[in-house]
Amino acid sequence: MREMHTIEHLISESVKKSLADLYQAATEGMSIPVQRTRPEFAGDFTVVVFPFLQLSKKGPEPTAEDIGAYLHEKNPFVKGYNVVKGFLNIETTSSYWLHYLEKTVKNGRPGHHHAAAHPVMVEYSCPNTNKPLHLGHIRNNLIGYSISKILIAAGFKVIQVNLINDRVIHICKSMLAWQKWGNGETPGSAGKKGDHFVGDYYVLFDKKYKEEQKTLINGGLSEEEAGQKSELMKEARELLLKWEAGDKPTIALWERMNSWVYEGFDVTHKRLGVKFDKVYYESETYLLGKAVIKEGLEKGVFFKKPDGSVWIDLTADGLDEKLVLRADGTSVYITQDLGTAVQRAGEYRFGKLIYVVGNEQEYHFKVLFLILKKLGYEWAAGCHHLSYGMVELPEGKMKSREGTVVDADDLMDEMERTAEETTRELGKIENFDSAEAKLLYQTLGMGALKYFILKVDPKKKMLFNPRESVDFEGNTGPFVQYTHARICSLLSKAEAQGFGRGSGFISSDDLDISEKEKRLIIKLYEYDAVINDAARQYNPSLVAGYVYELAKEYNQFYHEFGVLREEDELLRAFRLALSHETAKMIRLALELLGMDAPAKM
RNA sequence: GGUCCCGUAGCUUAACUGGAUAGAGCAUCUGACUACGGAUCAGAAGGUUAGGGGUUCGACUCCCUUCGGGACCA
Repeated sequence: MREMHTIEHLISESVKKSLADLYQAATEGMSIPVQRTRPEFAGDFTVVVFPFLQLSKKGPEPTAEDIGAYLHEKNPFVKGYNVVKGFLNIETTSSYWLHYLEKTVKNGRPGHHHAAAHPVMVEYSCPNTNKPLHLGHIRNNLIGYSISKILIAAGFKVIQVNLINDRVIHICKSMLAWQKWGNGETPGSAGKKGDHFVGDYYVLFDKKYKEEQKTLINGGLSEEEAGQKSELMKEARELLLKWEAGDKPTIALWERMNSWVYEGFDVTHKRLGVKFDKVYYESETYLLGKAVIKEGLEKGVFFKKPDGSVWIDLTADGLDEKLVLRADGTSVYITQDLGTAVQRAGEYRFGKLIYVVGNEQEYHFKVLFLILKKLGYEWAAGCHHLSYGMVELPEGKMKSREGTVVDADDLMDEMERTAEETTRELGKIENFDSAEAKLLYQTLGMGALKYFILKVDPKKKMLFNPRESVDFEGNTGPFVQYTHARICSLLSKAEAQGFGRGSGFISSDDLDISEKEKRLIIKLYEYDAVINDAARQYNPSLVAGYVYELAKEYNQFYHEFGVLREEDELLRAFRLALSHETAKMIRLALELLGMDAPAKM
């Protein structure tokens, strides 16, 4: 692993040696954290010495002085140090970083060699086929895609999969409504996107059902009785049973309506920029789920209640009894999830299986993983629920009943429209033809949306304020994209003036660079550590935070120093290389967030 | 009833998993070279990290408790 070569590791090892040499301490197995020095203090890296006081039998300051002097003496890259309370701040030499810059300019990125034996499977998206995608799905898709890219960048093989919930009662509702009131209409004849078309029939069912209920209740029934008496619900359930029994016309209708939905989903997925290596359908795995239940029943993992339903008792693990198969033999969610998991394990020898699913299902996954474990599957230990928080609106949660659901397609339209307006106002792309301009609006609109959503820690619930999401200033996607575009413009000009694009940089001892510039190189260097952290924590927001800081740091440099107007040839070449590398890192990081970096905007 | 999560500036959010004076963006106010691209940069103001207690060299972070918000399991 690369970690062995990092400067943090060198410092950490050297501190260990100092403890052994100065205080005769046993340091095997000790890990000494090295962190970046906070900007308000002098220095680049910091070691906290409080934990060493028992070893040194001295106060914090003298201990830090001892170690600092030792590091200074033994390591050529240590230029000096200072001590503030128990904090030892280490200042590194510019030449160390200039050589680092030269190396990365020359060799590109030092590729990661994790050599993970088994791939990571990432499941995300997972829509129901009865409704179009909404804002919640967008967060899901963006997190799933981004974490896949991050894992790949960290050296893993990744299999991106989708699981489509293409059965159960909901779809039967759409089917029934279409049969009853559709008059043979199709998405083509209605001029609608397939997923919206089918979703409208789902809504229609609901409307008719409510009318029916009202009539029943007005006829003197209680709410509960009316619910049980519903003809429509009964017919929908019959469709489900027919489906499970393999009734040909029912299956044909189901396939037809699903195909409409999939066409619609494909359009949305493509627009979001997500792709799957494999798509699973619950209709194809639920039978295996039932088989797994049967097997578990024989093994004594599950038990049967008098009514014939099958359960598992998890009270000893602090959970409840959980239903895994209904009395009528039909499957529940977890039945299907068991089947799907077992099927995947048979097809791929994954090291990890990551489910990108909302935190409302935390209990469900606890149960699922526990059952898999109890069934004796070793790979169950590699299952992980990447639980993300709900997306809320300023007026509260999205509720389909109140019509506050933000539709994915509408939202993307809106983002692109705003990008167009803003770009037009600024008037910087007069030489673009209309196709180029359209592509740019997409790039910026989607960039703003993706960044807005991914910059928040997945674990936390987030508030989606439409007004702020289309902001293109400050901590936003277009801010980062702008920084990149401006560097591109700078490099083109440099080339036109015969200075080159900074790719042939050779470091020199005659170069005297500023603290700001050194910090920017160190920021570039941090990329690898950020990717590793983001991969380990399954957290794209770390990448978003990083690329924002990098862009900000570069913008500060850009304002403070001249590049093309710098007359010192060595310095100019250095600053071009620095700019060149920054643009490259921005591009790489944005890619991990699923964003493009235009050269002009 | 049981289990779990969350609460940080007016708003949206960070804090390297226990480290320094809690860091940004938006909004507000003030400024920036006769622009290597102003979708930028600099500055001001804004905090008892919901309240209280505890653990220790050190707590937004860990433990207990109260209040407030949310999710899930029958």
